[in-house]
Formats: sequence, C-alpha cells, structure tokens
Amino acid sequence: MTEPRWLNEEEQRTWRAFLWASQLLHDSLDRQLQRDAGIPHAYYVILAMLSEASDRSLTMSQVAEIARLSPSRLSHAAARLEDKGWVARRRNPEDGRQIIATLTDAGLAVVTGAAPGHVAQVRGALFDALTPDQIRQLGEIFGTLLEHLDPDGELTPEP
Amino acid sequence: MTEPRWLNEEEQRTWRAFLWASQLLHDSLDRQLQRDAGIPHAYYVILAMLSEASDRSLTMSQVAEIARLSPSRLSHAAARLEDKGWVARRRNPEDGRQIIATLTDAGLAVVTGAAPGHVAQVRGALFDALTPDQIRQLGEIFGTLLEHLDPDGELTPEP
DNA sequence: GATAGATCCTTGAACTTTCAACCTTCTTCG
DNA sequence: CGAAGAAGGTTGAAAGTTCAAGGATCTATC
Repeated sequence: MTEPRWLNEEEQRTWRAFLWASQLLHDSLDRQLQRDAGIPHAYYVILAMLSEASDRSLTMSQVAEIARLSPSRLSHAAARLEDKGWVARRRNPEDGRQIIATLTDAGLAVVTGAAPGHVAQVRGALFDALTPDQIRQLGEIFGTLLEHLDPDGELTPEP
Repeated sequence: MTEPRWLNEEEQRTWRAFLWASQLLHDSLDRQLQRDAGIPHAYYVILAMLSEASDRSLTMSQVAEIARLSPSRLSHAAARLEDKGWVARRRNPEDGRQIIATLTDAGLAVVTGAAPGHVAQVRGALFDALTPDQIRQLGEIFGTLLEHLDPDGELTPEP
C-alpha cells in the first residue's frame, strides 16, 4: 500500500471538531429524550417517522430505510416499543413477508409529549449557535454528504 | 409550557440531513475499523489520543476529557484494551487517585496499522465530497458548535 | 490531625447494538 | 408444478454503553 494522504492540520482540526461536536450533540439529545420520554433518540426517531406516515403505519423495511437503521436493530427496537404498547406490528395481508408497524394512540401521545422538549434541545444545541448563513451552509453540506453516502436512500422531505 | 418554535421546513431538512449523514458517516468508520483493527471507532480514538501524548501516556480523566467520553465508558473500554495488551494502566505515584494509561508497543502498532485505512475512510466519506469552501465552512461551524456545547473542553489542536 | 467533602476511577446490572444464522413468504423459470 | 433463489424479518449471543452506587485518595478547615 502506498503512503496515504494524511490530514493536514486544518483538516485534522475540522475533523475533530466535527467528531466531538456531533458526539456531544447526539449525547445531549439522548439524555433529554431518556429523561423526558424514557427512550433513546433512535427510538424516538422511529416513533416520529411512524407519526408522519399515512395511517401512522409503515413496513419494517420502510422504517429501516427512512431512519437508516439496520433490520436487526429496528427489529429489537420495535420489540421494545411494542412491549411498551407504543407500536403494534401485524403481517401485511398483501405480502406475507412484510410486517406493518403502526404507531398506537399511546405511542402518538409519547411523541407529542416529547416533541416540544426535543425541538427545544435541537434549537438550543444546534441552530441557536449558528448564523443564518451558517445554517444554510450546514444544510447544503450535509445534503451533499447524504447524497454521497447514501445515493439511493430516501432523501429528507421534499427538496 | 408555551407552544415551542417548531422547525420550519428548511430547518427540518437541514436537521435530518445532518442526522442521517453523520449517522452514516460514523457507521462507516465503525465498520472500517472493526474490520481492519477489530475495535469500534471510540476505542480507536482512545488509542490515537494516547499515541499523541508524551510518553504515550495520559491519566484516565485526561483521556475522558480529550475524547469526550464518560468516565464509565472509558473505564470499560480501557479494560477491554488492556485485555488485548494495547493499553497498560498503573496508579499515579504523585496522586494516588489518578490512573495513568499508557499505549503499549502492541497498541501503537495497531494504531499505526489502522491509521491509513482510517484516514482514507474519512477522506472518502467526508472531505472528498466537499469543495474547499465547504470544508472551511464545516470547520468554522463545528468549531463554533464545539465551543457552544463544551465551552470548557479541550479544543482540538492549537487554534 | 481529624473529619467532611471533593476528586478520580471502577463496578455490576440493565439496556442497546451488532453479527451471523435462520425462518417464511414470494418470485422466477425450467 | 416445483425447486432455487430473493426479499423481508427475527433471533440469540456477544460486545458496547449507561446509570447509579461505591471504594480510594487527596484537600481544606477547624
């Protein structure tokens, strides 16, 4: 193997700032949701995606694709959320391989209850610290990255 | 509680792009390091931070602060890395409360061996997708965020 | 020079995530 | 039709993380 192109000092600084900041940001979301709703952020995302779907329902693979979760991870998470009575699963009559997950009323109540605190956390930890210009740049940069990292993935809401 | 300021459509898009992209990015690093070095990314960071320290040594709390890990998480991780013979821990003679972690020769070999692939992954997944302007913006944005989220933390290398 | 409190780190249990193996159902095609 | 393979999900075990509690050691203060 040939000598790789190491990161120069500025790249190094940028990379670490990104790493640490996104880690801190994610941890802060996790703590807020664990405190207010008793679930980790990834679980909240599952509930939120279901809450936006028509009939509050999606197949497991749709959830997995939209939320970028592995099938296994989603399966375990769904089992936990089902235990809590926040999600219901049933086989799809039109394709027996699929399982349709539905957000229950109780599940919707959890999302609705946790959403304000969650939004406040996202604002407080991210948007409030940046200028409007930076927010625009952030959107463009991560839009590009998302395309780059997951070219076939569902993009975030209508661009 | 008063009605929160919800995210508008553009903020929503930006937020999700950031969320998904950083998740994909982190997963790709994790997989690469798990494959090439048999450890998750967080463990690699511990080894990397030690490799840069003088005497390849730091106290546990220094590592925790630099790598932004909880004491508990670090403690468990260090135990695993010690099992592998990549890190050694001993009590600090000058302050009996502290534990000094040292990167062993074997540990250094692991970092050295994994580094090229890791850098290539970071370049491929992040820097290569962005313009020089965007890279500069990224650095500024996350530098700001890091200050915002962890005002007292060690900043990334000399600013 | 004691003792209260702070600092530093570890531990065990509960929970989450990953990985590989597996089961079903659907589709394709000879 | 019937077998082979693809698609959709699940499972159990191993590994990683969090949380609350606790054991040492040091510092400050009386």
